[in-house]
Amino acid sequence: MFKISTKSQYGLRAMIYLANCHKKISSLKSISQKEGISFDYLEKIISKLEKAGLIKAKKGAKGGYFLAKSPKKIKIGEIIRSLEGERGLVKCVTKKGIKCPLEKKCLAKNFWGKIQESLNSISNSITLADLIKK
Amino acid sequence: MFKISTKSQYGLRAMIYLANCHKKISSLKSISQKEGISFDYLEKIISKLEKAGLIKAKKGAKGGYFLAKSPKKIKIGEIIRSLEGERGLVKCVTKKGIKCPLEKKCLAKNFWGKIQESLNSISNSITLADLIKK
DNA sequence: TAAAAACCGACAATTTTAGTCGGTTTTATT
DNA sequence: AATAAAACCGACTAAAATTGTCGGTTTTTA
Repeated sequence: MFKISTKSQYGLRAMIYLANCHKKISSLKSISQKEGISFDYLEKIISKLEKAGLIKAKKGAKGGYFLAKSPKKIKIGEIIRSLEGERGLVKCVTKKGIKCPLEKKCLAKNFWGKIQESLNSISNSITLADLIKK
Repeated sequence: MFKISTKSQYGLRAMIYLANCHKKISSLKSISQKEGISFDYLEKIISKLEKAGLIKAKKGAKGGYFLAKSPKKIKIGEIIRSLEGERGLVKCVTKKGIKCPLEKKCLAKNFWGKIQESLNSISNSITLADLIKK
């Protein structure tokens, strides 16, 4: 019905993995092996998380990744956004040439808006820390 | 960040259109023109809605589509499900061969579960009637 | 009997997702 | 200084899903 990409799923799992490591540095290899995620693909995901400032890297032998800040300070929404981009749930779709006649008061849009709000609200109120404490 | 397919967007708009017609029969052509949606594509969407029992058709000249029941009785969730299928938000993804070591207590899964619940709850509590009354 | 409509299945184009690969740079260790 | 382990990077490819298109068949009204 609704669907979330493996990119986000992998990304969240990697973040949880790092959060459970308490600052200890982890190589991509170890994460990918423990989580059963393709090394090469995970690399691209991790790279986005890094660029978003959620994790940091140390290069060279014995290098690896670690969280850039405390799990308490990392909202799940940030993680997803950094992977999927900012695009909203819907962008109005109409055959080009035809302007949506309703535009300002589109009833469908109202509904999607509610869904969007709820998703934002949940994912911005839950932090990594919330997920790892039982 | 999250995304909804145009299929669902078109489908919802078509349903709203029909709901606003109060039982009056509408041809596919008229819906597609008024909403600016490709005739051929809309046909496939409408067909799913029909098979799901949400709308009914009358064949032949002067034929067309109309809601199978009162807008009050049609949940938005039903509409979306009939178009997108029942598949959940996530299915556990792991390289095959590797069983997810956590399975029962996967922390990521907990989160997706919450999101899923919220989506279900919203879309099953709002009806077509709610959308069209202002 | 002609036209308007729903109905149906096969196909095609486009986009997105998921993944691979080959290399470069950096750093710790020997 | 040399080697190996790691991050880093961009180009490419493969597969899947989405978004359509098309040609025909059936049904019904006028």
